[in-house]
Amino acid sequence: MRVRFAPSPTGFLHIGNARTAVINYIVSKKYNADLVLRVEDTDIERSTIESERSIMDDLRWLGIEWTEGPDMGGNFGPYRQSERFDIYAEYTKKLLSEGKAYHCYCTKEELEDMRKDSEGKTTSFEYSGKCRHLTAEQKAAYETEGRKPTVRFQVPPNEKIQFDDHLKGSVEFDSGNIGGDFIIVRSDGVPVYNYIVVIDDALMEVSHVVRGEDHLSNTPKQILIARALGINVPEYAHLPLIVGSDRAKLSKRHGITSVNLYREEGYLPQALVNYLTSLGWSTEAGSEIMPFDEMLKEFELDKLGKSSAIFDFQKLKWMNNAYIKQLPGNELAPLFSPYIEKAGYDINTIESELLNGLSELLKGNCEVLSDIKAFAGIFLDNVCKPDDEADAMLNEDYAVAVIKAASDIAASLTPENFTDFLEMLKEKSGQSGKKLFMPARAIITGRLKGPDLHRALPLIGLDRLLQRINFCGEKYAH
RNA sequence: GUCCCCGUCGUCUAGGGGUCUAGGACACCGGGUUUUCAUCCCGGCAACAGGGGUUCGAAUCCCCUCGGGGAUGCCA
Repeated sequence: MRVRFAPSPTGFLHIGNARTAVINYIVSKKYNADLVLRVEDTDIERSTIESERSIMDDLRWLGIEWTEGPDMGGNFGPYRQSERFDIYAEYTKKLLSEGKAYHCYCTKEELEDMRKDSEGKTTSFEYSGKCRHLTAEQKAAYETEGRKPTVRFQVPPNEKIQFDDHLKGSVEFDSGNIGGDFIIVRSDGVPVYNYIVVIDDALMEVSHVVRGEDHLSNTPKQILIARALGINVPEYAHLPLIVGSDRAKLSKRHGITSVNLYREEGYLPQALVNYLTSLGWSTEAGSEIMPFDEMLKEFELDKLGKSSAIFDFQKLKWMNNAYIKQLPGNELAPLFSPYIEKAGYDINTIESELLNGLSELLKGNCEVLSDIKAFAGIFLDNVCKPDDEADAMLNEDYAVAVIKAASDIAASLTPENFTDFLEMLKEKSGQSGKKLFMPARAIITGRLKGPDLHRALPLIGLDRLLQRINFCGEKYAH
């Protein structure tokens, strides 16, 4: 069994493609299949080597490993379509000589006109087959005009195209309504996706094509080409699309869609993979958080759902937080570090004990790693200036007693007893519960939300604690 | 328009003729634990798109309607 993932390097790895890649990877692991990475870079204007690199980078970040690809070679290379033009040319020659394809001299403008309906609106159309039977003279005339022909595949009439999709079941098309003869080689000589995908999958001996549902309508064209060429037709599994909240294909207006942005925001790859896999699939037990190994055990290609799924950012966040919480502080520390740096702290000056400790304490408050930016100051700043919420609260009557009490206690605080600060504060202020803790939280951390105060105190240290008490004592003295 | 795919709580899903007064998770709303926000625990809200069949019995099988999506490119 051999599967493939075939991105086109025209931008960052999209979340929908990432899902396709993940499923292919799972399939390859589950069924011990080869995973071919093929770069579909025939859109010369939009393809870039930078995109190719960043896509591979994102795939690796997700933990996806392929067994053949442009970066590592393999027995079925080359793995960039732009390096396989000679191969395609052979097949085109064959199709042309057998009368299964023909040169078409219609220009883009002419085709555009044909596409316009009686009301002048641009609609879809079926190519008339105008250039199917040009004489040598007609061709020569076009050539002297300077026209460069495209190559069209001649669609055989009245042919049933049926295949058993692993997800959709039996799907049937009629060659009469797939849009007529379609272009397989552009006028500049570059072949087109629908054409070469068939050749590559056959030559690379791909046994199972697992791809997005948006390709389902292309499949009959591809099968027709395979038949004409006498090459192998793979098995298919068309994955339902991931869509936005309006059920349209996921795009930028729905939120962030490129994987690198998820990485930057601090999503864990395991969480993203878990979430992506859970769209359209679940186990009998209904487990949500599933380690990859367990996912592999339970996974079955044919058991994936058939309907498209809305990408739920909220649930992804919840899941990401669950993954963050699973990690101990010392493993989290290096993950949090880049974000702490971004918040303006020099990571090298922070003792590892403090770093590990704050990571452990703060993990419950972070849905994404970058959330640490809002909390790191609790442990790293000398003074935590109360934010608006905290400020408003500290102006409440009940807060005054706590601020006062804190100032009174300050002088008696020692390195030995300062971790009992909250108990002392309770006694001195005569307050408890919310009315004790919320002002205390505001004084100590400058905000109303955050880690457990008892556990935070030892990490904050006596020195910082005193500075914060003094700051609030002065600020709210009135 | 045409062809193709899809249709269970707001969302992701379980279910594949009787065990379904339809289960779980996210979100939301209550309550509890925590001398504190959060966490955590408990509870609640909430769905078989509609209509016809088939059957003793339909969320489940069939048909139609409606709804959504995809394709219809010298993009992939």
